[in-house]
Amino acid sequence: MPELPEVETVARSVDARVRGSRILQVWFGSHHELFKNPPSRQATGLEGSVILAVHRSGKHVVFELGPSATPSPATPHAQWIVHLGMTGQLLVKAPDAPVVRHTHARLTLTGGFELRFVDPRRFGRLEFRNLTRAQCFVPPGAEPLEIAPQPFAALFRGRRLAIKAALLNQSLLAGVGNIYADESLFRAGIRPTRRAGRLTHAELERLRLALRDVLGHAIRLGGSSVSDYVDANGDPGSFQVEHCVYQRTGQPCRRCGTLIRRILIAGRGTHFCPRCQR
DNA sequence: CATTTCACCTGGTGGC
DNA sequence: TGCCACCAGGTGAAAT
Repeated sequence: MPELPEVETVARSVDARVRGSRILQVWFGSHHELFKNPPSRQATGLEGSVILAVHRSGKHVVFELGPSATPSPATPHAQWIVHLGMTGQLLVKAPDAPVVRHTHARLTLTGGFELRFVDPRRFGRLEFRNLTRAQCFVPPGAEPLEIAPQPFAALFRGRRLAIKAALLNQSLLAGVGNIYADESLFRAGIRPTRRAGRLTHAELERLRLALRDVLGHAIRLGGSSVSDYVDANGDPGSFQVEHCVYQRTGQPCRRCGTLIRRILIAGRGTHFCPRCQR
């Protein structure tokens, strides 16, 4: 489900519902592979904390936690970091709402709400970080909405792998996944098989701007709901109706009518227009 | 080191 | 209806 626009939408919708709430009680399921540190320790850290804010970093949802909401130098003392994997959902529900299959976490909050983490495939990850003597969470890759032309070009210099594979590498750019790699390469007119280090300055700048435009447009439409992605309120996004190539194999290109092709790059389905993308 | 492949999971779809 | 192959928004370990 979740690439940058979907994670941004989830973080914003969770923030709007839970900011300022205190976590009263935490329940975790028994699938321990979801937990980057022990669930008992995470629960101990979460219980009693106040959610100061919720935001996105790369593909991670970051909860900023504090001991209380009111004191103005509200410096966070801990973070709870949620990665949604392929099928993860963060939902805000009434405590008596039916608990669906594959619910792995329930956080009881003040104000009569519950935050739930649901993830059928269990590729998601939950991590608690105490910040009293430590480092806050920063993903290794650059933010594609903020990076300037020179550092963007430098990411790909000398690399022999396909540009599509490079875009999926989270330690280069954080937040781009399969949908938005394909859509951005289409808008930039670049074939996904091109070697990253072989792109011209002009092509790299087209790609940087295409990423910015596509991701920004997708955020405004609440992300792409291909199968089961929804925000904290259970609402789907609508950017999927704007897709030009992703999962449009065999359908006519919206720009030139040529049939969209699907190939494999780095083991991922890759969609492109053989005429518009050189 | 850079790059590729594969395993990790459940569930939906389409062919037979 | 059932069975099977294949596909899916991601990542990190192992292999090359």
